[in-house]
Amino acid sequence: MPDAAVRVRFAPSPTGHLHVGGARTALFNWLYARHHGGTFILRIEDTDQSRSTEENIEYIVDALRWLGLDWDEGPPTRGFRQTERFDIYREHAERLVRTGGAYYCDCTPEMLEAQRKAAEARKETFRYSGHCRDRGLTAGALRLRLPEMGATVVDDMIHGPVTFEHQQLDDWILVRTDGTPTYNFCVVVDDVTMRISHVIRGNDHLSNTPKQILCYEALGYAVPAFAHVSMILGADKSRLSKRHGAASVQAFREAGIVPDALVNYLARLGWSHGDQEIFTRDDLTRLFDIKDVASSGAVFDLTKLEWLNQAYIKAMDGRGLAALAGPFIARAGLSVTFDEERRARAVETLRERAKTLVELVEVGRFYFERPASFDAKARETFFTRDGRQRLALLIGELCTKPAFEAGPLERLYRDLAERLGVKLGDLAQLTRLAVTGRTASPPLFDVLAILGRDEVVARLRAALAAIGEAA
RNA sequence: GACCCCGUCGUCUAGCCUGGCCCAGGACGCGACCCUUUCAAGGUCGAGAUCGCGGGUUCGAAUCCCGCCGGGGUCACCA
Repeated sequence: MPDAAVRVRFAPSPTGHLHVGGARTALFNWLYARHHGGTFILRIEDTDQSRSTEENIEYIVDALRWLGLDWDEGPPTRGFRQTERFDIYREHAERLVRTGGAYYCDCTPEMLEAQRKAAEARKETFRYSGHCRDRGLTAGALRLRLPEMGATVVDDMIHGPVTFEHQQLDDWILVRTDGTPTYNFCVVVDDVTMRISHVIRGNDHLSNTPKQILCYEALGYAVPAFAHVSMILGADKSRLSKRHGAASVQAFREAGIVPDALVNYLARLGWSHGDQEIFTRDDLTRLFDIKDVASSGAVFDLTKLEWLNQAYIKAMDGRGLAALAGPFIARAGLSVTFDEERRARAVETLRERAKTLVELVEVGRFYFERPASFDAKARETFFTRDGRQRLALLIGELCTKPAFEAGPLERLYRDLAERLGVKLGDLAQLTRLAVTGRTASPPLFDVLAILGRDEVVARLRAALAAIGEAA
């Protein structure tokens, strides 16, 4: 049921790359918007100009695009970066001064710090005393005047009603003495002016929410609905951070995770739908409901992500997968001489053997270059005098046998094994070692067919020469 | 410290609202076996949670009530 009134936003601050926690918050917002036929907005919270960089904005935008989370409003359109909105904040601040919802305070940071220390010494929580509340000042820092009594209830879509006593809160600063607005004030003004209907964000903002709600009310605006999503945790159950290893979307991208797998994993982290594990984007937008998101934190499990990633890789068609693998092949310093069709076939033999695209290239390395060496242990068992004879025999057979396709090749090998009175494995492993340099590879006859007669024979000759050297 | 959130297999979770079908189901991972020219993939089976702890309420509690404990988050003229 489309609900055009649904307007949600993802509001990262560009002080670093996009983290998986942020990516999940973005995803939940996006899913909520798409499920309801609403609007998804991207807003850049760059009020902290010392820590925000253009480069980080690029990274975040890039990561969101890669994940396929498209926004309906936001950059590059102007007006979606906080640094472009100072006039709007000033306007709202002035309005609060006029209505008496806020007042100026000239307490110096030194004074406040002293009070904070004193409170700490008395083992109390520091709260601003309200010293300047009724002094009628016309300059200084601007503070929001909170009601002293009563409580504010955050009616959270995930947690249910959460009550905060006003006595726990204090008159917080909206605008600093130097005239710059604070983060919490910007957020309220932005959400109000962008007509955000549902604020879906990280759990770490839950404690700030009552302060913000009081600001909405002072401004005379309707309060949006809130949903506070739990945090993603590291193995030690503390909030996931760089400390726990690379956790940026960019890092997973470079590790060869495909976007659909990451989206699927992130969605399932804290959300579920019966016993289903794999969800297409259509499934997700159709089934996702913010109310079904778990309220407890979730540990990030790379192993499960990799399992999902393999499931996606496995389900992909050869051409599509080859295209995705392209950059990873290049990055490994390899080049492809195959035509597109053979490249697709090669990748198809690899796809159930790799958890990531990086692994896919590693496992299929032999397709792109001749083995630089042969597995030392296997060499001892296969590159023997018998091995030399068998290789010579195989070269002869492979040169004359007309059809170089998997079926006929297998028949050739089985016949030859029978003739020699050896097991198929003896011949197959010998060939595998000679052609790939390893003891493990995709099905041998597929590999031979894809490589082609000339290449296979050349590699067998090279192996024969290697045995010669050893003997 | 104060306030707030959270607490079911190692991990992600189902079940909790509307007590009994749950001596707790699925998935990842782990073990075994099957398949097999290797490695995977796939299939079958298995180990693994006294539902954070302690009290209640009830014929009956993972599910309702109370207390505690543990973990996390927030408390800036940071975002």
